[in-house]
Amino acid sequence: MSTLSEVAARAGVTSATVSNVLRNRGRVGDETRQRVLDAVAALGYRPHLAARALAEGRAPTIALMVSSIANPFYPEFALAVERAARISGRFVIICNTNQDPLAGRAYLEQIAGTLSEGVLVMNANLDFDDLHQTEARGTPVVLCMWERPLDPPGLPCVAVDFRRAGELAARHLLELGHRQIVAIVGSKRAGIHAARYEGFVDALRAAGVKLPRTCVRHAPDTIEGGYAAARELLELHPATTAIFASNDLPALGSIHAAFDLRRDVPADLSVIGITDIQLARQSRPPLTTVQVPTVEAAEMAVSLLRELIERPPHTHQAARRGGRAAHEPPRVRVASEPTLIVRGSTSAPRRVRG
Amino acid sequence: MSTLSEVAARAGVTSATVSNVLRNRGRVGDETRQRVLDAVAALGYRPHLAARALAEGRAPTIALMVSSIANPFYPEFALAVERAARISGRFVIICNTNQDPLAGRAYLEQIAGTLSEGVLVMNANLDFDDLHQTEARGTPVVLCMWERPLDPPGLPCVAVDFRRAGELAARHLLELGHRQIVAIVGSKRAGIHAARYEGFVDALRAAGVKLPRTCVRHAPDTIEGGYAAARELLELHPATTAIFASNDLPALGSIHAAFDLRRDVPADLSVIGITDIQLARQSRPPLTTVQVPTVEAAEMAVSLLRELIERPPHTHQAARRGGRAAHEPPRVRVASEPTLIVRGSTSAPRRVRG
DNA sequence: TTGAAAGCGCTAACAA
DNA sequence: TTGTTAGCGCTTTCAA
Repeated sequence: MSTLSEVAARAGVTSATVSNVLRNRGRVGDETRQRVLDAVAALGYRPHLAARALAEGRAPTIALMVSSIANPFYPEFALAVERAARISGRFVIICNTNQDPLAGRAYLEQIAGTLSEGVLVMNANLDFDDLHQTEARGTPVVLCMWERPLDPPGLPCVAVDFRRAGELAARHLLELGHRQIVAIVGSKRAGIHAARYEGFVDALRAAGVKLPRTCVRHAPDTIEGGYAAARELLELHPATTAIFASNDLPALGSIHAAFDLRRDVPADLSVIGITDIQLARQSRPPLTTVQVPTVEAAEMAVSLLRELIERPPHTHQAARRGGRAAHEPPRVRVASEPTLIVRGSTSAPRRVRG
Repeated sequence: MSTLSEVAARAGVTSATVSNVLRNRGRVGDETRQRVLDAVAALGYRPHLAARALAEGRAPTIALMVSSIANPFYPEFALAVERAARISGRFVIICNTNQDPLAGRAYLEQIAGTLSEGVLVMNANLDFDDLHQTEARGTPVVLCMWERPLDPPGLPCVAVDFRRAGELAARHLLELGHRQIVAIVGSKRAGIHAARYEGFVDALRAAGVKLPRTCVRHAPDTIEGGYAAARELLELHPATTAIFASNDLPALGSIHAAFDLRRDVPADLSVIGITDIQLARQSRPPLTTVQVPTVEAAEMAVSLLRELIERPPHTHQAARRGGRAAHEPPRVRVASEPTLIVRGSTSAPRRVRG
């Protein structure tokens, strides 16, 4: 690996000049520039990113914290993040917290500000204090899928109106004529999916439909979790005509449960989820769901992070003091609204049809 | 962010001493060590990884090149890589080549040797010349899932006997009594899955079962690809009793095709895949498949890469000249054999049963 | 338009 | 046991 000064020597200039032509800084004579470019080509020179990071006081990488890249939603999101980052000249370090706040903290402590210039947080179950602390230390943090646009957290975030998503799901079921409805909601402890559930319940209530306690199950965000919950629910309430799941994976699990219970979907039972992961399209029957703007949110998150990284340093101080400096980017960005995607897993309940 | 010398100043020593206590190098007096540790704690000091990388001439990150993190196999693999890397103190930069060799090259040129100390290649459709070049430049490269243990490439790799996987799949179908078999094989152009197919065909042939050209389709490694191929095949050969797919995703697609064609799986049609991705367990019916040691391969790949990174520099030269230096790690590692996992998508064909 | 020089934060000989 | 001294490869004033 050749270095700047080797290139400089070959071109008969100093490294400062080489640096200037490579970054289009300063004025460099055409003839000199050409000599430098030739030397760069001849030596196959490539800038040493770690060295540059040190000199600039800014690394070209961002950290993406996820709880487990194996959940099929995260790769889709990560893909979008990677694209957007790449376009802005940055690399993505993938940090699996594995739902463990301690693992998350370890990651933050090690790389925030030293190896990566910013961190994106995607449902990684991190300690908010840790996050605030890394922000206070000068490394921007962006939450990627905040579920309540109207109730922003104390950190910059991209918000998606998941309440609305729950509402849309409810309306769809109601319009089809369902009244015997049960719900499977993401793990209670994390309080995750609360907004989705609220939206769902409120829309039902507005239509005069009640959702008794016994019609609701909390389940892990997996196919198996949804499967188990759906079985319980269906056995407890055989008259059920529709299942709402606050996420696609449990919705898919519900379809499997119906299959095992010899209930035809959608003829005997409608199932609806939220998110629209790729699998939703590929299940049998394909899943009706409420699509969430994943790619858009990823792009917004990267661009917000970018702005936070690139803003002049004094504004950091202001942010830390609570106020917002003159040109500081707004700390909450709202992605477009979720939209209903009707596929094959929902239809009118039997007794109402034909 | 405080620096080493700030810590040093506070502890009344020089930065060299602080460095020594932090890395357990050199002998440091107990009393001094304690003072340093106190100062570190008081200042909340954390080492600057980019600076360290520069000084050591070695970055703590490795690059993971994948064609698209969205294919459900890759996240599972990436997860295992990340774990293994984390344990050896390294971070993973995720590089999506999106099947584009140019994108791959761009990644390699930018980060190999400057931001990451090694690269792991997972079916990223990279140009072999590019890979050899980055190796020649001194950055170790490891291929993660080489399909032919007996026919190693010119690069270090972890090999999995996919020929054997194909063979196991064939034997399973044969033992069940299937003779009307069709095959769906990964995209021809990339020559990928060739070993699996060979193993499959050879095992059939050894049993006196032929696989005519018209019984084989090449398809992209997706559910949709498998779906389309299976439909064609089943329409062309209605007497088919079993489908072999060289990967799980197309196998899942085949199950969907059977569903749409009103063919019961496994009663009317058996389906078998290769890999055993998580989804295989979660489909209806659950997919019979040949499990490939993903996690083991990931761990082997990371540890091979690690050894390559840590070997003394002179051996690089030797490797480049074709020979192998005295203590250079073997460049091919073979993971354990694939194993058949029988689930619900295969059974004896109708006419043979009972 | 170009060069000289300092320094980013850390490591690693080597001296003391 | 600790300090001194050079860098690692690059960027960035400031002078020339």
